[in-house]
Amino acid sequence: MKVSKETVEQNRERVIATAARLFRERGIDGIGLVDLMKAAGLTPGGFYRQFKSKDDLIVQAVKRAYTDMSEDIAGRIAASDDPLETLVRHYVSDYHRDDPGQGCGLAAMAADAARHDNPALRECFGSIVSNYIGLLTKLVPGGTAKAKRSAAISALAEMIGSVVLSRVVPDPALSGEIIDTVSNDLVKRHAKSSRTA
Amino acid sequence: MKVSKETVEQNRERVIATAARLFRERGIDGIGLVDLMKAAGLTPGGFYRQFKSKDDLIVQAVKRAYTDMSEDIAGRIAASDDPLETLVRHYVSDYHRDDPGQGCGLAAMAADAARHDNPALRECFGSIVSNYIGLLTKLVPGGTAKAKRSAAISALAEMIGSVVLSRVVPDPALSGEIIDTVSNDLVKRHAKSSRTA
DNA sequence: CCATTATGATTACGACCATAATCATTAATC
DNA sequence: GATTAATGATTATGGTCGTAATCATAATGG
Repeated sequence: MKVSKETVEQNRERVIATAARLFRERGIDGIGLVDLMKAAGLTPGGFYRQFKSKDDLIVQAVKRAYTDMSEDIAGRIAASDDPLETLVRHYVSDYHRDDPGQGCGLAAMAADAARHDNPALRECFGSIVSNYIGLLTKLVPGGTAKAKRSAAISALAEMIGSVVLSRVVPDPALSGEIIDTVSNDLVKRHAKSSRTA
Repeated sequence: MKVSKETVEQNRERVIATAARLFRERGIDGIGLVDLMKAAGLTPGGFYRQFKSKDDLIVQAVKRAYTDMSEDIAGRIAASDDPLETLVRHYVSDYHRDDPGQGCGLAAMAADAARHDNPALRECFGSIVSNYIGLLTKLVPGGTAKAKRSAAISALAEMIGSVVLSRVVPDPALSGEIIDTVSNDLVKRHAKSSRTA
């Protein structure tokens, strides 16, 4: 059943994209290779021809999830006159809460990944965290470089924590309150011109 | 192999305590009933005599994890003259980061639980989040009740996010920076007498 | 145009999963 | 002290897991 080179590449892309979505939706260990390949429109047959192991795919899927999210954010930021508010409102939102499969890999998979001892995977998450901190450091207003980095780290933690919390809380009112409170709090605290609300 | 009533209760307690630890360490789906019972010093035989299902045990273990953590915190707070700082320094710490098995169930299991459709489990996490918010609302200084609740929600999100992030980052320097930055930031922002650092 | 080679479908493996029935043992009860 | 009832050890079941070998197919390289 040999297929053309471009088909091979398309299949490979589709498997990675599918994995990036399903790992975020169901957890890294929440989806098996058989179902994953099936969701990508293939049988599990050729998996180990394309990937060294499931751990190998996990790393590539995590990277893909990040680059997709990253490009989306970059686009929104470029088109905005208040990049930080744009980022916060996009990240800490009910849309993001309700669609983990297209959302941030940190909120969706960090707790899972922390339990994996795969060094490549952990290293990958390390870079992602660094990149997020770097992005936020650039967007956070005023102060010394050190103060900006601190504010960025705190903001990132608060953003991720709010999404994780909002996803586990079943009461829509409380879940929504968490989203609204944190997004408003972050926007206010880092307001463009440091007016005090 | 019938045993005395007190032995039964001891066994049951041990299973729940073991589950509360292992679910936090390995994830809710990261430990099977056979290994779990073995870790509790039993065989899987009598499991379904004591628990309706694994989901049933999960709920009880999550509750146990919370009450244990909650009592520990209550004790520390009662013995402190700055309860909020005590709580923050205890929660956002390298000890907590490195010992998820005895730590906060939200940081360890919320992402897992959000993917389970077990209503009892979700409801359980809902109450836990509410309780944490209630506790923090009492500890946060000054302002209106509404402002205090908002500050509490933001603080909880930041605390949980920081622990999740610090656990997944493999570089000890960055992981420690996250812990230090967030704990200092929270303590400063909610300083007892609202001095501006 | 033929030989080579890469692709993915099929099938299989051993391990583990949650769940459950069977059964020897012994505490509780009368 | 004999009967009853409950506990947990053993064993089984159907399913899924990651991994891998086998093999028909067809695109590629000469």
